[in-house]
Amino acid sequence: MKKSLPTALTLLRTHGLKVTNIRIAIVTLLQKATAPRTAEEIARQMRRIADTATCYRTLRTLTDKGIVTKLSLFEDKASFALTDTPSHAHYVVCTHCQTIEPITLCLKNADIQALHKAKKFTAVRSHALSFFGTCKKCARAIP
Amino acid sequence: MKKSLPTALTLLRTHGLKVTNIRIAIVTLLQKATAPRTAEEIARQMRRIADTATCYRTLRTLTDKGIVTKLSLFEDKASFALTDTPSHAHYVVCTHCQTIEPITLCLKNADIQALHKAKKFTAVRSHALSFFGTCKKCARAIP
DNA sequence: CTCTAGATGCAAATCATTTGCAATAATACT
DNA sequence: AGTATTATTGCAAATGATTTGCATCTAGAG
Repeated sequence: MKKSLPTALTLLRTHGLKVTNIRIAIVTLLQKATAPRTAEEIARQMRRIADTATCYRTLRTLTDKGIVTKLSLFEDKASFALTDTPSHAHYVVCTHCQTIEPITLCLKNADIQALHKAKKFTAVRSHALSFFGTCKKCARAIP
Repeated sequence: MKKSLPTALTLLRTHGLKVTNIRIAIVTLLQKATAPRTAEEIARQMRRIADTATCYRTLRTLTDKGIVTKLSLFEDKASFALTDTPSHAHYVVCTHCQTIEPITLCLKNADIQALHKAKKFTAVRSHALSFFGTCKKCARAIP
């Protein structure tokens, strides 16, 4: 039997955050999402519930607490995904339609360890691995 | 004996670009750089030679031609590096002082091939791999 | 040397994101 | 439950990176 994820509510409480509508709504949205969402997409979907500034502030709070992770999949805008979604750590991005597809491929731990030792860094906290290309759908549509 | 890199001049001519002062200057700057430079840094260093808008336009042109590569190493601003610097394809970024250090670690070709086949993508054109952490210098300076 | 498409400077526009401030609501405490 | 305390929100204005309109200029073809 699969262990169910903590509800948005418990997630917020566990991290000592006040429980508010937007926080619940954003966490829930990201829990349901199969790929990261841009801040703008999230703000747009929350229009009825909260102001854009509030969405950005909420995303920042959730990121600071480690509940969600901020990604730079597009040059100019940030994307967000639930942190505890290990299989979605990396992505393939279609540079035409901007579709994001999670991939499971990751670096070997050995490689990462080697990196930690070799370089002038004491703590390598995270890494980002993204692929950019054209999805089949777009490939067909483009001349 | 090491094969010398093409001069900025030839690089521009080879790609059918008009030769102008800023183009020469920016390509030369990136040839000398040991790590990527942000657009803002580049614009600042070019202040005497050209307007900020012109720098951005030049960086775009050079990127379109494939002479330089645009990177998203920081959340909010773009960085640029010469494309033909294979050993500098990936980086470790200190999230405190924003120092960028090139690394040689890369993905196994086998992994990339597997990715190409497994996913809904026809052409995976590029990938980005960056590590984020704290460099020793900052680690010492921070409480 | 002249002509023309492309390149540049300057100022204003745009886009994503942040911030100041007064009003409001979520928890802690009685 | 009722209230005090402090974080959270909405709104408008600010910010910072990057882009664009337009008139002017210049590299390179002929």
